Amino acid sequence: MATLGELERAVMDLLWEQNGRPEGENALTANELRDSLARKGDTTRDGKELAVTTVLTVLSRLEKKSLVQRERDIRPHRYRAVTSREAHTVELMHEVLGSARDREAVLAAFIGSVSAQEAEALRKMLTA
Amino acid sequence: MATLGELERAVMDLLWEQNGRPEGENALTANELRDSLARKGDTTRDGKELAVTTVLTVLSRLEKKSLVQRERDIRPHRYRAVTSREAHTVELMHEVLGSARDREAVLAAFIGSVSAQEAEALRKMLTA
DNA sequence: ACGTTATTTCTACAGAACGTAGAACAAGTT
DNA sequence: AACTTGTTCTACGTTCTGTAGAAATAACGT
Repeated sequence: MATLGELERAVMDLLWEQNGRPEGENALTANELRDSLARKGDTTRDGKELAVTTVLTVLSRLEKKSLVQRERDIRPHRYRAVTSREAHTVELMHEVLGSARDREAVLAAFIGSVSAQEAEALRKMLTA
Repeated sequence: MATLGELERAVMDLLWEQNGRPEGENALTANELRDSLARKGDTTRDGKELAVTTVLTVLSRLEKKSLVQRERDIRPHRYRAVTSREAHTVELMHEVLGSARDREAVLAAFIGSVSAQEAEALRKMLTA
């Protein structure tokens, strides 16, 4: 499965945060990412400054996984997430669901396992 | 994430197939598993006979992951899946969902991405 | 055009997870 | 006790991820 590593995940989170920002502002450079990672260190990562090359390596891997797209024409390359966080999550859910024999059985069990509020929200979405 | 390897997955599939079978028949031995794996080789795995120790290693690892439970008191130990395939799939879906910021947004996107039939099935489940 | 600086690509290595299985050990059989 | 069958230990190769130095490349200033 396309399960991300810790750092890969942290990078994607930062890129996803840029989603919705206007064209040209929704892409970050490796340096910007490294700085953000260091700053956000308190929660997600330890406050350690990573080498830029580390971030670049991760970005290359994410690009290979088609999760990230980069602008190669400008010099400090800029990276952006290819899909939204939600789209990605949905994709993963489908991947999981795809490994089931009886999809409807899984969906039924899933429905039974979400909170009442979420079930209600789902009901509204489906009956709308 | 608790994503399984190829062989681990194949073993779990065989154990899950035993689900629903009466008590005492729903558990397999390492040898039985190895034979089944060799037989089912055409599709899932290559027809290669694995060493029993290989199967045992995998079973130990699955046990450590709490996916498999074994009867140690009888001599050829017997292994059974702890949960159903569906339950496990649902667990994974929740794991995925848990990594989202806006759960409802993901659920909405998810709903929009399933087939019409499945959406209908879901609607019935929720309005029942 | 040339040296300096910023950026990217290559190469590398360590640690974890997984597939794979031999060697050693344990338990039951004759 | 010797033999047979099953289990545990140990180990190695591969792949994935975190991490980064060395080398190549492009841009900048003079």
